[in-house]
Amino acid sequence: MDNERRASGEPTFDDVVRIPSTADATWGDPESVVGTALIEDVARLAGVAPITVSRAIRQPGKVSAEKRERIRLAISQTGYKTNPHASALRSGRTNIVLAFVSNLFSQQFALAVRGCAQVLEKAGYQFLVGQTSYSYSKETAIIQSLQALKPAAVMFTGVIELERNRESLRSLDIPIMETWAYPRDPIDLLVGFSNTDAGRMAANHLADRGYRRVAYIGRRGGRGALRLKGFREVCAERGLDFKCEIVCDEVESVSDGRRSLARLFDQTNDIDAVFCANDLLAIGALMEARRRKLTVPSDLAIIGFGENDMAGELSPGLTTIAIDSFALGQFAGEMLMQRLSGEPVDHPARHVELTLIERGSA
Amino acid sequence: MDNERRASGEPTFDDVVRIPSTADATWGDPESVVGTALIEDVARLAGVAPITVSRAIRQPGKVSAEKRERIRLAISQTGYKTNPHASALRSGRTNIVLAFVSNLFSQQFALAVRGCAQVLEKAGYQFLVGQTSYSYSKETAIIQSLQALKPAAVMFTGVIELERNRESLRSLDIPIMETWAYPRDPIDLLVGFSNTDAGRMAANHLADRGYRRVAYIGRRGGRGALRLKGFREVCAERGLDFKCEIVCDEVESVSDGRRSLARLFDQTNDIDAVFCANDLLAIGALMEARRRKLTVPSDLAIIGFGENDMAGELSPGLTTIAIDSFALGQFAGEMLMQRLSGEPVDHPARHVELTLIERGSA
DNA sequence: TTGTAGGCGTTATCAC
DNA sequence: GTGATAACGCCTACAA
Repeated sequence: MDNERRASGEPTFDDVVRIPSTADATWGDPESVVGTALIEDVARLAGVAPITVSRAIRQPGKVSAEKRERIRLAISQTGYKTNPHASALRSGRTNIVLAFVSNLFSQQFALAVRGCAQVLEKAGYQFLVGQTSYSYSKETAIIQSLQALKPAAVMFTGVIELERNRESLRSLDIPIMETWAYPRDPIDLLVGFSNTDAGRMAANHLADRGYRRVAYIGRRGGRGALRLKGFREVCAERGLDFKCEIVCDEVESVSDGRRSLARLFDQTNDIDAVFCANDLLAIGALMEARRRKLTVPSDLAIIGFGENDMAGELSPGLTTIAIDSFALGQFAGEMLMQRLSGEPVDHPARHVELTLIERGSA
Repeated sequence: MDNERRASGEPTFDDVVRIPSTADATWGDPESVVGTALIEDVARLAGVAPITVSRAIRQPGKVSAEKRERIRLAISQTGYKTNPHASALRSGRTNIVLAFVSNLFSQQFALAVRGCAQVLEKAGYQFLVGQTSYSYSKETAIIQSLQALKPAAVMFTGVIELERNRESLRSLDIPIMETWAYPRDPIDLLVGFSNTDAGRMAANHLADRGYRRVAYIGRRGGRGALRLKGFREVCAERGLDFKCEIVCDEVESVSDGRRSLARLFDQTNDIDAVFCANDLLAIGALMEARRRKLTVPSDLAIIGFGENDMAGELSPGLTTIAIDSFALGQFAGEMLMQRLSGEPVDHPARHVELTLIERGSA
C-alpha cells in the first residue's frame, strides 16, 4: 500500500509507535479516574467538609493525620484535581511561573530557562515560557496581562528597560527575576553578569595579543550596547584603534554574522580583529573569513560572546567569553524558590562569572 | 567608581538603558490606568449593565454601536482588563494556547513555535510554551493538567504515543495540533511530514551517488526510529549494505554527533556514508570527520535532516533533508484558527514537503 | 438589544 | 482541628 501511495506522489504514513493504556500504569498515578470530581465529592467520600480537603492539600499540617489519610484516599479514588481557575479567583494565587525570553532561538536562553524550570518544577510549580520578540510593545502587553494572570513568579532573560513596565512589575508583589545583565537597581531579584565587563574582557584580550585595529558587530541596543561600551572603554585606555561598528539588529543566525562581516569589509579592510556580540554572529564571521581565504587569527582575529556549543568544535576554535547559562538559570530558580517559600533572600542580586575561553580564533 | 570596583574584583555595573514613563505613550494604550477596575465599574461609567460590557467585549455585534462606543471609552478610562480566571471559571474557556516542545534547544522547534505563535497572537490568543523533555511521565502530567487549565487549543511539536494521553486529549474537546510526523490517525489536527520518507530520501540519495556501505546515527525511539525504518527499507530495496546503527539518545548538540561518529568508527571503518537523524548530529559528525583528516564526501559522505541554519555555512556544506519549520508552524496556527473560529477544516491532516538540499557533504 | 438572577469551584474569614 | 458561610469576578441562561 505504501508503494501505491508513493507511486502517486503521496507521502508514506509514519508507523508511529503507540503505547497502549494498559502499559502506562508505570507512569500515571495508579488509581486515577477520567471524570471530573469536585472538592465536594472528595469531602463527602472522606466524611469531612470541603474546606478540610482544601486544607489537607494546602496546609497539611493543619489537618489531623487520620483525616489527612482519608482525604488522600478519597482524592486518589475520585481522581480529584484542583480547578486552578477557581483557586486563583478566590485566593489570588496560582502555581504558574512564567519565563519570558526575547528570543526562543538562543541556546543560552534555552539553557537558562531549562535550569530554572528544573528547579521550580521539582517544587511543583508549572513553568511556562513566552516570547517578547525584542519588542517593547509586546513586552508591555505581556506585563499588563500578568496583573490578571497572577503567576506565582516571573522571570526574564534580560532586564526591563521601560520604567512603566518596571513599575507594573513591582506592583504585582510577586518575585520578579531579571537576568543577563548587572544593573545597579534591579526590580527585585537578579542573577546576571556585567556586559560592560564582557566587552572590556574582549578588548583586553585583543590588546594583550597585540591586535590594534578593531571593530564590533552587534545590536545597537540593549546588552549589545553595553558590551560595546566596555569594549570601547578599554580600546581608549589601551590605545586600540576602534575602526568601525557594524550594527546588526538581527542576531539570531550564523548568516547574520556572515553578512555583517561582509558589510564590515565594505567599509574598511584596515582591521585586524573583530568582537562579535554573540557567538552565532562570531561563527558566521568565521565562516565568511574562511570564504574570503583569510587566515584566522593572523589575518583577522575573531572573538565572540556566550559560548555556543559549536564554538569549540570549529577549527580554529572560537575564542569567546562564556557564561554558564544553565547554572545561571538554576541560581535564578533557587532564588525564586527562596522568595516563594518565604525565606529571606540575603543577596537579591547575584553575579555569575564571565570566563574567557581562549581557542584559536583570537 | 567603576575603577575602584574593578580593582577590588567586583563587577562593573551595567548602565542599562532606562526609558522613562513619559516616553512610552507610543507603545502603551494611551489612557490606561494602574488600578484594578472591575467589569461593574466599567458598566457604571458607561451607564449599562455589566453583562452588556461583557458582550461588548466577546460579541460586539450583539451590542448597539452607541453603547459599544461608550463602553470602549469607559474601558480605556478605567484600564479595565478581564480577569481571566473568573472568566475561565464561569465560561470554561480561556484565550491561552499552549505549545509543548520536547526540547527548547532545537532551532526547528523554535521556528515552528514562532510561526504558530505569530498567527495566534495576531488573533488575540496568548501563546505559551512548555517543555516535555522527551519524558513520558512529564508529558502525562502536563496532559492531565490541561483538563483543568482549559486552554483554547494545544499544539505539540511531535505526536502523542501513549494511548491514554491521546484519549485524554480527545476528551478535552479543544483543537489539538500534532506535528513533525505523518501518522495515519492523528488525534485531531496535523501538520507534518513523513519521517519514513525522509529516511527513504536519504538512502536513495546515497544510493544514487554510489555509496554502498552505510550507517545511521540517531535516537532509537520516536521519529528517529521512523527515519531509520525508511532508510533501511531503501537500503534493502537498492542493495545498500547497512553496516551499523549508532544509538544516540542525546541529540541536542554538535558534540553528541561528534562522539557518535567516534563510536561508529570504534565499531567499524568499513563504511562510506552515514545518515544522521538531525543536522546538529550531522554537523558534529562533519567536525569529527575533519578532525580525523577524512575528506568529506570522498572518504565519508554525511547526510543530515532538518536544515539547521549552519548547514549551508560549513564547507563542505551539509547535504540535508529540509522542512520549512516556520511555515509548518504557520500552517498549524492557521488550521488552529479555523477550528477556533468555528470554520470547518476540510483537510485536518496537512502534509509539508521534504526537500533534499544537496551541498558538498553527500 | 438589554437586563436579571444565579452559579462556576474554590478558599478567606470567622466561629466553634 | 474543624466547619458554616460567603465571596472571588465573570458569564450562562433566561426573561423582557
